[in-house]
Amino acid sequence: MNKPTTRDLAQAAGVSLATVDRVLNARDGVRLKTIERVNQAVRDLGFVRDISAANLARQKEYKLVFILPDRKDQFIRLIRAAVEEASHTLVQARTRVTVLSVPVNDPHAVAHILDDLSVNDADGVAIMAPETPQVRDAILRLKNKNISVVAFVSNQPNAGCDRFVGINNVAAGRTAATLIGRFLPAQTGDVLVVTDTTQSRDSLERRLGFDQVLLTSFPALRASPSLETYNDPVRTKNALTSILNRAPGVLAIYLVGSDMREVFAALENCGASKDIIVIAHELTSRTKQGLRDGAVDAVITQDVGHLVRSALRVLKAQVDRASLVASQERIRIEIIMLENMPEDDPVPC
Amino acid sequence: MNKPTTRDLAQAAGVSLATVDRVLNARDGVRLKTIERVNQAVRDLGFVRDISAANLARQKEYKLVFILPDRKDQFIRLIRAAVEEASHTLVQARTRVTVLSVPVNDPHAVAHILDDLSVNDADGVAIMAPETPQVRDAILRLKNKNISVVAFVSNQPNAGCDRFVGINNVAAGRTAATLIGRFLPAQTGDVLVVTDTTQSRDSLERRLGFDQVLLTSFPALRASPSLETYNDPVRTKNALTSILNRAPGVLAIYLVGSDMREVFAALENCGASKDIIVIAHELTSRTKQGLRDGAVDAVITQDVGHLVRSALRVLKAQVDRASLVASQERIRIEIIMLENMPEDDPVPC
DNA sequence: TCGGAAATGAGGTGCGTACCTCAAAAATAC
DNA sequence: GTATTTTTGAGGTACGCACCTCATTTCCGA
Repeated sequence: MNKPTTRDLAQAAGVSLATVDRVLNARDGVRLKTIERVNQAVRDLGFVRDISAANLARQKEYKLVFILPDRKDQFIRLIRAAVEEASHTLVQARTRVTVLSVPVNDPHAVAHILDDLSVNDADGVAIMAPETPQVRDAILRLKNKNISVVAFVSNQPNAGCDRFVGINNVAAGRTAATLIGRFLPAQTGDVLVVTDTTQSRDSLERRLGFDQVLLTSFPALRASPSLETYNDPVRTKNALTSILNRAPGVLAIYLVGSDMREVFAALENCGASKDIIVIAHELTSRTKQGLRDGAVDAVITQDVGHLVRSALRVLKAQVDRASLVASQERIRIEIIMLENMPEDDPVPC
Repeated sequence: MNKPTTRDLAQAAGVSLATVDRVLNARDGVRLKTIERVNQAVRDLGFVRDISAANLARQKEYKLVFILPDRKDQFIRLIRAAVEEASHTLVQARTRVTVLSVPVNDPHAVAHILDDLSVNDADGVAIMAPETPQVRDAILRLKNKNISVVAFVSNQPNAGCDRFVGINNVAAGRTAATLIGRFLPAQTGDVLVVTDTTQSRDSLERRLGFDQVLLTSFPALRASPSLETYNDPVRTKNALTSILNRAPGVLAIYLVGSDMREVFAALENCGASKDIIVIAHELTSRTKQGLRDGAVDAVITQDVGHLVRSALRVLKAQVDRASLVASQERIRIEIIMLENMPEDDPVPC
C-alpha cells in the first residue's frame, strides 16, 4: 500500500525502467502501444511522480524573477519585503528568486529589460507594470522563449500571460463605494475621489466599479471627477483645502491609489473633519496609522505575502506543468477596519 | 558558487561526513569543540540542508490528524472539503492526513479518541473541540507522547497546545458590532443577538467583543440577551417571530454561531424586513445566498482553506522543528459583502 | 527472407542526505 | 604508562528519480 515508484510501474506495465523513464519524460523512441501500457499502469497504480526526488535527480533550480516598479512607496516596499521573506524560505526548495526594479513609466525601458531575460536567467517572471503595447509585446516574446509569465497586481489582459495574480479592481472599487454608501445612509452630498494617476488600468477599474455602485445603489451621493495628486505635496494640499472648504461639503473621500502620502499629509494639515468617511487602499503602516487615529474608516487591501507566494506557486506549477489548488490562488479583496486589523505580534496559543 | 552540500561542510570543518551527519542530526558522541567547528562551517558556507533530499533519504512520512466535530453543518463540511483537497495535493509531499469525527459534546468520548492515538498513528494533531477539562488533559497526554497538537478554530488556552490556528473571536465580535454600528449611524434601537449555544468559548468571546464595542462606541444601540436556537427550527421560528413583531422593532441581528440554518429559515418565513441589518459568521453557501438576496449585509469569516493549510504547515514545522513564515500563519478576520464576495469560477488572466 | 531501422532492456551513475557498521584514533581515567 | 572509554573516520547502502550507453530484440518494408 506504499506509494508506487517507477519500479512498480515498470513491473505493472511489463516493461523496463528505461522505458518507463522514456514515457514519463516524454522522450521518443517508444511505440504508441507501449506508451499506452505505461500510462495505464500509471492510472492503475495511482502513480504520482515524486517531484522532490525528480528535482534532486535533475539538479533543477527554479529561477523566478519579479519585475517591480522602482518606486519607493510603502506598498512596493511591502512587496519587496514579502519577496525577500519568501525567497529566504525557498532557498531550501531549489528556488532562486530575484527582483528587478524597472522604471514602469518608461514602457520601452521595461520592454528592454524583459527582452534581456533569457531562459538561462529565468524559468518564470512575475511582472507588475502598467499595460502598454511595448510591455505587452515584450511579454509575448518572453513566452516565445518558453518563459512563464504572470501579471502581478496589475493585470495585462492582452499580453497572453499565463495568469493574473491580483484582485479584481472593479470589484474593489465596488466594495469601496458600498462601504461609503452604507456608512452614510440616507445622506445627500459629495464624495471626493483622489488618485495618484488616472493613467493606470488599476485606477480606472477601481473608479469604474466605484461609479457603478454609487450611481445605482446610492444616487444621493455624487462622486467628483478624480483629483490627481501627481505625487506633488503642495499641489495636493492646495487642491484638497479648496475642495474641503467649499459648501455643502464633502461627506466621504475615496483614495484610489496605493501611494497617497501627500493626501494624508494634506488632510492632516487642512484639519479635515473626522466626520468625513475615508476609504483607502492597501494596508501599509500609513493606512494602519490612519485606522488607529480615526482618519481612515476602512482599508481595502490584498494580502501582500499571499500575493507573492501565490505568484511563486503559480510560476513553479507552470514550470512543472503541475496543477494548483484553485482556491489557494484566489487573492481576496479584504476589508480592514480598526477592529479586524491584523496585529503585528505573533499568534499566541 | 553552488549550494554547499554536506561534503563541502565536512571539508570546510576538517571532519568526516559521518561527523557532519552526527552534528546536523544532533546525534551524540561528538565533542563540543567539534560540534562548534561544524556549526561554524555551516555559518561560513551558508549551508542549508536540502529538505527534499533529506526527506527522500529519511523515508519519512508525516502523519497528521484532524479531529473534527461529527456535526454536519456547512462550516464543518467546508472544513472537511478543504482537508480533503489539501491532503490530495500533499500526497507528493510524503504527508498523510486523516480526519477523525468526534462527538464534541461528549468530552469523555473526545478524550478517549485522543488517548487512543499513538505516535504510530500521528506525528501531529489539529483538534477542533470545545475546551473542557477532559479534552485539556487528553491533549496534555498527547503532548507527553511527543505528538504535536494545535488548537483548530476553537482555542484551547490551557491545554498547552503548540499553537492556535484560528481567529481572535473577541476581535471578530468587535468587528461585527462595528459594522452594525456604522451601518446604523445615529439610530436608537435594539440589536438581536442569536447563537446556537452560549456554551462554547467561541460564542462567548464573540459576544464579549460585540458588547465591548456596542457599549462604548454605539450606546444608542442596545443588544439583547443571546437568543439560543438549540438547533430547533420550531422553537427558533416562534422566538424570532415574537421578537420581531414587538415594538419598536429590531434594527439589526447578529448571528454569532456558524450553523444558523434555522434562523435563516425562520427569518424568511416570518418575512423580516430587509431594512434590518444582518451580520453572520462564516462564508458558506447559505450565507452567500443571504448576501446575494440581500438578507445578509455582511459576513465575517475566516478562510477555510487557509485554516487547514496553516494547521498542516504548523504541525509539519513542529515535527521538523523548523520555523515558519509568521505572516503566512496569521488567520485573517475577513469581512465579506456582496461586492467582494469571492467568485466560484477560477481566476482568468 | 533478410536488412535496416526502430523499440526495448539491462545496467550504470549521480543528485544530497540519512543511517549504519566497524575499525582506528584520540582523549580520559587509573 | 596502560587500560578504558569516547570520538572520529572510512565506507557502504538506500531513497526515487533522471539520464546515459550499449547491447539486444522486435518490427517493418522491400
